[in-house]
Amino acid sequence: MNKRQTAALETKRKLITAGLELLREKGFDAINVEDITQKAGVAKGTFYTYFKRKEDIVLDISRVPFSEIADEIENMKELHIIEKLIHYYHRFMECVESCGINVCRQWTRDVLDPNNVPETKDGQKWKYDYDMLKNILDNAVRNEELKENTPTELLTHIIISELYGMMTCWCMSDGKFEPLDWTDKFCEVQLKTMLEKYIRR
Amino acid sequence: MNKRQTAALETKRKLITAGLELLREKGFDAINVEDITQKAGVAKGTFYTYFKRKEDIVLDISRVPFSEIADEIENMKELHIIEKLIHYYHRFMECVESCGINVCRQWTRDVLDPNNVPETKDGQKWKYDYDMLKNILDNAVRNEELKENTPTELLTHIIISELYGMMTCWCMSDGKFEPLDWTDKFCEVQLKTMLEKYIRR
Amino acid sequence: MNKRQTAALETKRKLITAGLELLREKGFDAINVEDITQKAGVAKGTFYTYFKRKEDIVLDISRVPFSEIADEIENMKELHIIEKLIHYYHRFMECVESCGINVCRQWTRDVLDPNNVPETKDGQKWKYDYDMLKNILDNAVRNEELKENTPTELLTHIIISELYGMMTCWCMSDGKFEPLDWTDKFCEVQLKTMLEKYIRR
Amino acid sequence: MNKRQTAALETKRKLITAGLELLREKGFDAINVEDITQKAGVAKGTFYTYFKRKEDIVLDISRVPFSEIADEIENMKELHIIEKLIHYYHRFMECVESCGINVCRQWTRDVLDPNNVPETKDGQKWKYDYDMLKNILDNAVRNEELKENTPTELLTHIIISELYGMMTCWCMSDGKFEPLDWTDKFCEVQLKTMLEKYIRR
DNA sequence: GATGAATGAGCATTCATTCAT
DNA sequence: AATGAATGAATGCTCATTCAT
Repeated sequence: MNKRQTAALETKRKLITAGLELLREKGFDAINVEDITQKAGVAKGTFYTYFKRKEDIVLDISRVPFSEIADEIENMKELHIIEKLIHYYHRFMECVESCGINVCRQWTRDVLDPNNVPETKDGQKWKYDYDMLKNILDNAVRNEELKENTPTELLTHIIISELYGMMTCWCMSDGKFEPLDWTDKFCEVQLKTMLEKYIRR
Repeated sequence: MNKRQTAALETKRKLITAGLELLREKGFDAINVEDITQKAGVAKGTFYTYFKRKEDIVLDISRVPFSEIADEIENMKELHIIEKLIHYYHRFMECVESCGINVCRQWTRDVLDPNNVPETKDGQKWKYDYDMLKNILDNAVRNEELKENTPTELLTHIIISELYGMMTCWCMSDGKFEPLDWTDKFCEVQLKTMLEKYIRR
Repeated sequence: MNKRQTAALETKRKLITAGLELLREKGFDAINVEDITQKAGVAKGTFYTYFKRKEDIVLDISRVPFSEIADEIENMKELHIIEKLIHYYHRFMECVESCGINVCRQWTRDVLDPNNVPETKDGQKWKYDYDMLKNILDNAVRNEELKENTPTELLTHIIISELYGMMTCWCMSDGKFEPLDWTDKFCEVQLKTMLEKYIRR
Repeated sequence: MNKRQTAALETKRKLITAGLELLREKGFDAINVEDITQKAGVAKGTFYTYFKRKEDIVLDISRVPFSEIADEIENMKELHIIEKLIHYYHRFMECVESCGINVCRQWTRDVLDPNNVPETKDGQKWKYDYDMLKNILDNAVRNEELKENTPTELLTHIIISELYGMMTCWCMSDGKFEPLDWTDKFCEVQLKTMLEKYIRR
């Protein structure tokens, strides 16, 4: 990577950092492109070198924390499926919380209509999460942790809905509950019960 | 109610109907106040006789179907708590589906930040749903359908998250699955299992 | 017409007047919508109450002088066809000259692609002129001023091309020749010769 | 010419070719410098190695076909002046047609104001055509094909107006008539008649 | 000669909202 | 209650052009 490419990457990073901070602080609608570029110390037009539309930066902002979850689960081969899932719940909501409520809101607004989200797989985060989780469950069936007849598709659907639902409710309640506390309770009362009958001993 | 009041009500109804149709068709951001008034056959300014801000019409649009669920459950005294909840799940998603994906999206976007939706209690639909559902569960404890130690708050939270999550996922998937089919499966695999240990026999 | 409608008409007139003056002075590309509204003494947004796009005002500016030619010819029943046509040539170029070179240029640029010119017949000024002129010639055939076999369609085409061509050349030469002088010479040397053999005596 | 010069010429050729294609397809305003460079397979900045401003490429594009007409007429010494002129009409419209309607439009828009097209003589294409044509007529006077008193200036003016007018009308009609067919009729009915009285026998 | 990141002026356009009628 | 002309703030976005590499 030559000097120019490095500089370009650095510029993009500055924009994302500035955008993240502003978004956290004020929310998407309350900031404009110029606010971001000003904070990043670049020209207004430079924004459009890296993002096609104002909204697109949100995807990049939120991609950072989420993208790591998949890898983590991969590297937990020794753990039981239940523990993997608990970890998944936990990390998902941790990311949600660390992004902050405004970023979450805008991200949700954006991806609510996948047609708004151009080209990338990121527009399909839902699908991505779904596939990843289903894969984890299917592997557990293959590893004989879960019974043959486990409805992995349905379980995946339920879990994803619950996570996205918790996030949505958190935004709607204006952050009135602690995501991580509730996540733990959800796992205890719901996740474990639901999986119990599919666990192989 | 005199003639004038009737006419006024009729005008409001026309606005809501027009707004609903447009919202379904195009989504909130793609329409403006004039679109609505034009379709309703009234002048632009008339909109502001009935709604303080553009967003406010969405609340009126979405209130219609949802507000009926509460009453229905009220009138099902003879049913078992499980059946009431199944009915709740079912009706909720029925409303979601009948509103259409664009209305759902916009409604979600709006209420995602309750600070945007002031003055009306409907801006707190989440809270309203929550309270109503918790009430149903608490009643079931009082009626001795559920055990004394049932964590009604947690169960309510889980159910609401699941419903809102299913709705969110439906929007994100661009309507790729059938809400009602999945709802039924959710009830079967998840709801029933989760409640089982709290049921009094 | 009530007070409000009168006021609206007045506003539009102010915009057209302001636009005409600025256009004459500086040319289309050198002025922006705000210049026009400022000169007209109205708010920027008001421009868009009357014109869908910046370009559209040019059509209204130029329509004024041209639209009268048709009526004039109508009211010259006693004149010979040759004299009518000479009058037509003359008046056309008079309008061109009185509009000024910048208005002409922009008008030509606009209508050069009829797909740019929305809805109205005015976008089809060429067609309008053509039809009107052909009508004059056809009437002359009917009145037995011109012979039965006169190729009115072709003659119309030639005349219209010549007029639009003279206008185009005038713009291209940056106003280096006097439109009216040349028009008279055109009529003398070309128009008369061309028509001669179709004149009935 | 060394290797580097050859490569440079090749790059310029690629840009012109790409520009021509895009211009035909979409028209000048609808394309930007990046479209052209992308299609040509070079970097954006390279454009400015060869053209001072975006508009300048149009001149290079349109120069190609037109510039040949002059030479052709030169090499037709044995033909009669009438036939030369007919050839001129024909070739002019052939060029117009082969350039395509969008290129014609843009070219017309550009040269409509010669102040926009400085530095090159081609900005004065009108003048160039005029001079060339006048030269042909003057030669015909000198060769005693035309009478001494032929108003060559006026005839040139008429012919040029007619050709540019036909082109303008063709654009305005959105290509609704066949330029070449009409050109032939024009020559037959108008050009020949007009010249007749100046022909020496 | 070629590159492509950076620039930043420039502007059309939208539209929620107001208010005199 | 209804109207619809007027408002004017607000801003996303384009893109020709420059210049360090």
